[in-house]
Amino acid sequence: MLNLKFIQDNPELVIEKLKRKNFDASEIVGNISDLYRQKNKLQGVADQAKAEMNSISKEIGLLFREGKKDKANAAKERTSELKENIKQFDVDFAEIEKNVNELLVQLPNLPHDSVPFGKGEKDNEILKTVGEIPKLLENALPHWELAQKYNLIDFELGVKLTGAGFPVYRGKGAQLQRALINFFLAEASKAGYEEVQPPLLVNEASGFGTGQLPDKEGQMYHVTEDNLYLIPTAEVPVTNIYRDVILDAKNLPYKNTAYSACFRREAGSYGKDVRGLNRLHQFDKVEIVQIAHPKKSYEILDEMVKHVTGLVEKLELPYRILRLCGGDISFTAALTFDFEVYSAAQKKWLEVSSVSNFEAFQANRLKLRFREEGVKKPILAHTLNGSALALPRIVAALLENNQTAEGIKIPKVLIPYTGFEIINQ
RNA sequence: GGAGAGAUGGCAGAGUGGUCGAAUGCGGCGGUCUUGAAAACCGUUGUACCGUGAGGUACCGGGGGUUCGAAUCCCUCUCUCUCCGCCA
Repeated sequence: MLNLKFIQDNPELVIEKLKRKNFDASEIVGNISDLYRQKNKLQGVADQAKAEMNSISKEIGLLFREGKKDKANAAKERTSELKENIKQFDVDFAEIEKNVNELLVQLPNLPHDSVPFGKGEKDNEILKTVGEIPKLLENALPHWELAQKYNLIDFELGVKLTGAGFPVYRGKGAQLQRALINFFLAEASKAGYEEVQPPLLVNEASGFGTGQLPDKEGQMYHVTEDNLYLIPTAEVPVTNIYRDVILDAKNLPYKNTAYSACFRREAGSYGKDVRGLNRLHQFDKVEIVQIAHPKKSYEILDEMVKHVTGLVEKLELPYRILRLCGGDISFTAALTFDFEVYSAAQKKWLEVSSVSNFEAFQANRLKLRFREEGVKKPILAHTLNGSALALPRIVAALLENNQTAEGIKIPKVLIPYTGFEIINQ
């Protein structure tokens, strides 16, 4: 959520910047401005009335103690009108505040100046493409057929147990999953991220804090009985660790990594793009999160991009890095880099990571601040996160790209984690 | 699922109708002392909003009520803890 005062002081700037996200903010900003003025005006008179009320009450207290009952009772009579007014002020004030908040949560984060203009996927800027596209054998198989051939993943069994999009990994398929998770966590730890194991269900406040609620509840599975949500990413619980806290500037940045299962309803998606591992309702992911000083957050974003780059390179996967355009970037992000790996049998680029700087947008919702030496008022921190990495599409690319006549070769870095070098019969 | 207890500042913990934004202790910060440190002593130490400022207002889990006045009384919701039951 954008800062109210900032909008009030820079309405034109907000409207201008949001054009890059193809968002016309003029009406909302105008309404916010009007409401804000009403709110301040009302607070002025309301506070004055309350101040008067407080002083009369104090006076009455004193009079009673002195035994001057008549005077006290006379004073009481003056309060009834004041009381009515205050009541009305409070009702009006709450109403205005509610309206302001409803408008505020509708405004997306301001995009960074480097975000390209654009409507959708095809307008994303390809920053670099690295690695050789492997030349596969004539009879190369897509990963869902490889998975079946080597008994790695059972999609039908998942349908039986749960439904489409909930595959069962088994044998070396399951071991490969575990190996990847361990590899990613080890790399994150090496890079200084503290590992956490968060809950997989979160409450409403957490969903609001990172921006999934109120608008995107359709994306999450909702346990209505207890009003809890299955996390769509570990970003939600991990970032919410820092909800309602004031950190010490000298401890910044805070770095956390977490492995978690992720759950996405992804309502309405179907067709050939969802074959195999390309799009699932439940998948595994290792996430990295940083809480940063505003002056350092873009430096840190680069650092996180480098970390993810290291992962795909170690896995020897051809990849490319995209700078998301205004039409494709999320509601909450200011700048996002996507990583895609090439899945050679499908002949497709698959998104495996999204690394974003949210600046103070989430922090404002989270009330996540830090205290700087010599500055009285706490300052909103910047939050960043990235997938490092999401498993299914990595698995898809690994299976497809590394298939040979002898079987599927495991990349060197993973062998210590899998305990095997090849997947064959 | 059953029974009971509780929710107060970074933490611990007082406070049962007015002078309480809130005692006290710990922690934090600043200082005195010291070659340095510890100890001791002194001072300081919440957040948000409004106001150029002086200052004002709100906040003792959330919401509502009683009252001139509520951390304190009443209602309600949520959460936490303890015991019992069940259970990885």
